[in-house]
Amino acid sequence: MARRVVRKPTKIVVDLDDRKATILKAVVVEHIDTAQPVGSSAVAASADLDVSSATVRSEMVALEREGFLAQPHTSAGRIPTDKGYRYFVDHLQSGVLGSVQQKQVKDFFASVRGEVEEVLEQTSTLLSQMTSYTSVVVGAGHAHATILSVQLVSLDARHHLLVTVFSDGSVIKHSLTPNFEATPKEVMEASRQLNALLISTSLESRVQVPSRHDNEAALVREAVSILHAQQPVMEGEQVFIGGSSKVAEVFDGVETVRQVLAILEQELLVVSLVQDILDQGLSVAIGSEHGFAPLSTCALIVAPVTIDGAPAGAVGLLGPTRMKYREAMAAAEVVSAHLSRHFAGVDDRG
Amino acid sequence: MARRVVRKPTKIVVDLDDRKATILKAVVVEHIDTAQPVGSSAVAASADLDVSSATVRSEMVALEREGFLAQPHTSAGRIPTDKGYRYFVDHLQSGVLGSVQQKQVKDFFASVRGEVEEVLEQTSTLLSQMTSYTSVVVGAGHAHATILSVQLVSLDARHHLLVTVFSDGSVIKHSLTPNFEATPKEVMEASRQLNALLISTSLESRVQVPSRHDNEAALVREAVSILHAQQPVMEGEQVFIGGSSKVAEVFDGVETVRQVLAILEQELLVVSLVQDILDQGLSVAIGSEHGFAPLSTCALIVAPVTIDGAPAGAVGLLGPTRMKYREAMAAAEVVSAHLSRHFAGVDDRG
DNA sequence: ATTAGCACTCAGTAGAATTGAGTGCTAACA
DNA sequence: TGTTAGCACTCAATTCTACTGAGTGCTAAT
Repeated sequence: MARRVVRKPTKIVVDLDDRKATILKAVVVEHIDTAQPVGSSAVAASADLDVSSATVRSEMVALEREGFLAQPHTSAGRIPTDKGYRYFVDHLQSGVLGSVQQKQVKDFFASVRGEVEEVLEQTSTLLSQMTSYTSVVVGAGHAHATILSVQLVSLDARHHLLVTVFSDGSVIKHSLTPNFEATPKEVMEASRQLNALLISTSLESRVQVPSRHDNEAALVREAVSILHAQQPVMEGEQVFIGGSSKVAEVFDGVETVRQVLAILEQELLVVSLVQDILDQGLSVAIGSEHGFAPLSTCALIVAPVTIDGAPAGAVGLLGPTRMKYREAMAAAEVVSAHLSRHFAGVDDRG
Repeated sequence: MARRVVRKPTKIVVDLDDRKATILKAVVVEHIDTAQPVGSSAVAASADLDVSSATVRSEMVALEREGFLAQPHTSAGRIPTDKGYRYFVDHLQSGVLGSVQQKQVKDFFASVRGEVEEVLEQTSTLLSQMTSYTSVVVGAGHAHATILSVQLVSLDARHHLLVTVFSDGSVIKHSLTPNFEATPKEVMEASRQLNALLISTSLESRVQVPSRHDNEAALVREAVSILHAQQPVMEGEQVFIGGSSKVAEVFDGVETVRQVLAILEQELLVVSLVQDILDQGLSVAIGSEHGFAPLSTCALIVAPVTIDGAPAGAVGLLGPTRMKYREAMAAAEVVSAHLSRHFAGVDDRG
């Protein structure tokens, strides 16, 4: 899966006068809450606006003309368009998590233990439970990590395992099945040579492989080529998706649910989507903004995870365009911050 | 997650006279096909039965009294009960896969490469695509496998990785974060001792740990305890679920979809469910047969995977009780057989 | 510029009537 | 005795109609 084209952020500076903005926000808030079209009188009733519904109506006509609102049919209220949501999100004062959730996150990170993968997986479950949306946690690949150790272990004369340990704490294995039989001694020797050759290199750097014709050299060559072969696939990017059942909760229409689930199944696609949004410098992609048609009824919130300033992955939340942006964004940010700190903390704890 | 209680197979020998059996089967087949209640005249029209609809009706009354059929309401046709499906499945002559699918499986296993995990994952996708049902592939844990190699790798003075290679080709890692600083030399020495201590043992066997008070001994003790600690969690059982989006295709009602998805999220639950069914010696659990209420509208087909006769996991298919049993069972069996052969083949290929 | 007032639109709802697939029962029949 | 044609009955689903009411757009008055 190739990384998708990076589009420049198409930040259109929109500005609405105060009253229009208030009305738009009221419509968005109400519609997020009720999932129904919002009428002018409901907006007029919205306290901080001292005008009649008629005035609201004429403003709404303008907002519709400008593309912020839409009408499902003539005699219905208005619903926000993607552009409407965008305005809303851009003008959202960043929310604060409820104290219960604050505590939930705190407790989680105070007690979570285990390998990185487990932490990420559980984080994904946490995020999903906190928000009632489907969560995505992406762990960065280890292309840049250096190799700490390479070991060749024999299963039998023709089947060996290449176990590589990286400086970021990840371990990957590869099967090595040469078309000749190797003695334990040859395997050990190859293992030794691989260590000498690869330690402190990264998967990106090329190394000089021995050109001799003996078995050790053959093993070494095969091992090195396997290791280097995996890079372009951006292997090692780990994805953890939590709460896919939430999809059935927050989207309506079985067909929509099916489509979204089908996309979540293609994990590489999800990763590139998240990356794409991050690359654009956005924290939310609404509706068609990510240019991916099947998800045009979705919004995707992302927050980067960094370790000591370096990008190390991301957390995301997937919901309908009428999702609770403030709460969800706050949750994503808090969790990604905790996650960043957690991993930084692992390295200099004690 | 504790393994669930093993219930004895409650095989009730049911026998129906020929005509009742034919009628029952006709109802099942038709209902699986149409998802609608089946009426007496539809059954009567079913070629291999030369009776009028009135006769069919009176037989249906009997079948309903005996619990094989049910009526959604007075003036509707009949639908099969779980018991009805059970009879149908028990009297199903084992189906053969269509030649297209035959080829699909063959091609897949001829070309599939890579690590066990990848093969299992892809198999799960294959099964799901072949059948349009959600698939479950369970890889057995490595509690019984013996240790081929143990290696302790330092990230820094206080953070080490314990990398263990098992005879079944699996590799697991554990973080080791002792509360003292260890020199590279001590780590290497501990690694050496661990090897001497653990090679050829399994996770089940206890070993004598050194009781000295130096750093190596402490590292060794911690490593051994971590390794042995993981067993009761039946860690290492891998689950791969493929085609969860199919849930939204084959079940009707968003709520049902949500429930099923929520269950699929709890992978350990799924594993124990599959194991439970296998332990009962069944190949299909229909409706409430598995005793798990939230899945009472589902049927779960399972087929064991064995390597050289020893159980090594299972494949499963989850669908509604009105699923296409013959095709799905055939697919599960063929795939599990291929999978068994594939892994056996890996060990003595060439 | 704002708003009260009003005619108009149209999805949604409720009720009534109708349809029709399907049943159970019974009486006649082989 | 088992089978079947016939018939009255049931009831979900469909169709139709009328109505409701939330909401709009427009206009004339403030």
